[in-house]
Amino acid sequence: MAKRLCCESMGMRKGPWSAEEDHILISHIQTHGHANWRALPKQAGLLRCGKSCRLRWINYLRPDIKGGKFSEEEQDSILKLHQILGNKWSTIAARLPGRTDNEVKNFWNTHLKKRVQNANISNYSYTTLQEAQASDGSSSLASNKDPSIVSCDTNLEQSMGNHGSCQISEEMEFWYNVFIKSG
DNA sequence: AATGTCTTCAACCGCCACCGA
DNA sequence: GTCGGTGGCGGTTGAAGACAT
Repeated sequence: MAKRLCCESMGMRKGPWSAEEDHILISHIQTHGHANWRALPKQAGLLRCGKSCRLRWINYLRPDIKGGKFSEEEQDSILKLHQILGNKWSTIAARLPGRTDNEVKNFWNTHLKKRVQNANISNYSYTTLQEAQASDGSSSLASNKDPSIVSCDTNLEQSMGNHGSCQISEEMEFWYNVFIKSG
C-alpha cells in the first residue's frame, strides 16, 4: 500500500482547533453529513485533513458527547472491561454512552493505570479469556478467540507481576457474559 | 516571585482492515 | 487476486496548566 501523506499535504493546518473551525465543521456536518471524510474539509472550506476533521468530530464535537469527569461507575466499568478486553479502547468506549475511545484511553493512561498499578499487589485479580472460556464450558466461544486479548493478558500478567490469582470472580463472569455472550 | 518538574489531554501518526474497481 | 482509497484504531507526542521547591 502506498504511504499516505495525510496532513503533510501542503497548506494543511495542524494543532489545536479554533472555535471558528469547530463551527464550520459542525455546521457542515449538520447540513451535509460526513459520508466522505477525505472530501469533507475541501467541501467545508477547512484547511485540515479528513482524518483531523473526523477525530475532532468524533471526540469533541458530536452532540452526544457527555464530557466532564468520569463517574465512579464509569471508572469501575473501564477497569472491569479493560481486564477482559485489554487496550480495546473503542470497544470499551462503546459500552460507555457519551464517552469516546480517546477519552477512555487518556483516562486510563492518566488515572486508572496508576490506580491499578498501585493496587495490583494486593487485590487486582484478573483472568484470561481462555480461563473464562474454560470456566464457562461453552465450546462455541473458542471460535471467538481474539489474539489481541491473549496479548493483553500477557501484558497484564507482566504489568501485574504475576500476582493475579486467576480466579474467576462472579463479577468477572458477569462482564464476560455481557461481552462474549452478547456478541 | 521565579524556576523546575510533573500531569493532563487534545491532537497527530502509523498501521491495519475493509471495500470496490 | 491485486491495488488503491478510505475509515478506524491504538500508541505516542507535546503544549499548557498545576504543583513543588
